[in-house]
Amino acid sequence: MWRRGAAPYTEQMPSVRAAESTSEQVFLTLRNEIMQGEMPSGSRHSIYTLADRLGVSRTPVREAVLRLADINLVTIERNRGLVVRRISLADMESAFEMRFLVEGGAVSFLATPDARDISPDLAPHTARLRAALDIEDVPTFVAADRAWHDTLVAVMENPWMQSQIQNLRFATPPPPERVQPPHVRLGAILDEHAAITDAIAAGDRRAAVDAMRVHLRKTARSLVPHADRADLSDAWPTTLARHYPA
Amino acid sequence: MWRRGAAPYTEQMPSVRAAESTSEQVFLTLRNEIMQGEMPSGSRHSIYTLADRLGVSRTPVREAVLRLADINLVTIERNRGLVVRRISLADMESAFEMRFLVEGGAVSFLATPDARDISPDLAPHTARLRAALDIEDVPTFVAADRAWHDTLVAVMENPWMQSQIQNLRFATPPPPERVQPPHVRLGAILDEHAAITDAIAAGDRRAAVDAMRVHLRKTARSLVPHADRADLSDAWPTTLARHYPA
DNA sequence: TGGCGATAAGTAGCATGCTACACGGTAGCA
DNA sequence: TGCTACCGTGTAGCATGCTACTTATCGCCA
Repeated sequence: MWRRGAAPYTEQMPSVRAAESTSEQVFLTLRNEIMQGEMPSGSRHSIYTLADRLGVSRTPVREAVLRLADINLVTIERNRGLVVRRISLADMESAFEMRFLVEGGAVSFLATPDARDISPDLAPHTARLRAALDIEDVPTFVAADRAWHDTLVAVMENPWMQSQIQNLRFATPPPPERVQPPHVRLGAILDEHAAITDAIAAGDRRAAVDAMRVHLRKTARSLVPHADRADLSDAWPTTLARHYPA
Repeated sequence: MWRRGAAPYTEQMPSVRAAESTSEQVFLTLRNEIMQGEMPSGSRHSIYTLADRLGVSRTPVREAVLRLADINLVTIERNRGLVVRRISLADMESAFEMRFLVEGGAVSFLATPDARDISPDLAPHTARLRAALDIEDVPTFVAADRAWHDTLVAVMENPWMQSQIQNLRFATPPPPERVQPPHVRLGAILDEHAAITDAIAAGDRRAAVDAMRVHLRKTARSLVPHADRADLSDAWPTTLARHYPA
């Protein structure tokens, strides 16, 4: 918790826990490996094998695994090892619902005349997004998008919101490296961001929250693997579809 | 994380971590001691002394302390021990802002015709609140109030919301045992709850969110020690005061 | 052939040994 | 008297020993 700052998926995240500690390094390594699919969903592991593979003792590995269990990335089975948790559609719906509550709350608060102007904070990330879109550099675009959202939450200066957003990022699958064709979804993202910031600038809370809801809903749908799309109802994620800007 | 169910402050909270594990027991014990003031804000401790006092080895104590640091109840200083964190007005404001986002989101979602009727879920807790008010049993009232809020969030069936609410509960000081006079604030709480549930039943999202905001704002102010009230502006908590139901 | 019990391997969880480091106090010197 | 260097105490963090338990495998018996 209490991590700050924006970084691409594979970067490290600061923490009150000493960044140089073995335990923290192992936590970050394992979390990335899970996100990158190097430790696939459903695969079994043990503290022993992980410690051996990473070249450290069991203690820091155990501490890292306990944290992974806390953020629901793995499940620990006593005397049986640990299993990388599968991400169900319901999990994704829960995560995006929570993201909507946090980020929707942020834009709702920011869309008032007496709130600080966040344009200067977001400008560099928007520029980076545009540049990445031009050359269809998906990884850079994804990193900049993450920074954009992190910044939006960061201006609220609420550590609970920030840490929750960080944890939620790892509760959904990473965006695919290769989008076909990239500029379609990527361009749409820029438009959706613009709708959010325009509504904030106009001081229209309802429009800002609604724009955020639309953005998150489309993002959620884009993260569901194509193979599963057939099972996806038009209303999914259902709760997000129902969450009107209050 | 992923804890469920309602319980009074001093009760234990289920967890995916085996409830019978030493580590979990130590975590719950220390958390309660911090909440009860037996480990005062600012006090220093060490893994050694805590392990000795609790009659267990250092390992489970260390794991528990790391979790306490994760939910911001203590800060760990390398080679120096751990310090029980002081709760500032800003901390309380952050915590209640987050509570508003989660619980406000819950009532907003529930205040729709197609959402399930939550009256049956809340009824027993409301009855318990009334009974406790009649005999001015503050501890029972507090426990029932907690159960009421937990139930409200639980019907959303979103583990992120539930775990966040549980953590937030320990980020603010516990309500004082002796309220003077009890029936004033306690009676007001019942009225505020009724305003929330009435708005939900009427399907009025805006009114429901606003009622929740008012309730949380008054609760936040009631938890600030009387000694500090003089420093409290009328608008505190500021962000909550500005968070209109969009 | 089918079922069942003993056994061995593998695991999480707890206890404890070990190391580097932060800090306070004190002695020695200017 | 004031300052500095050193040293002892206490600490977090990592490594490793140990135990109880789960599970799979294999051999034995009906």
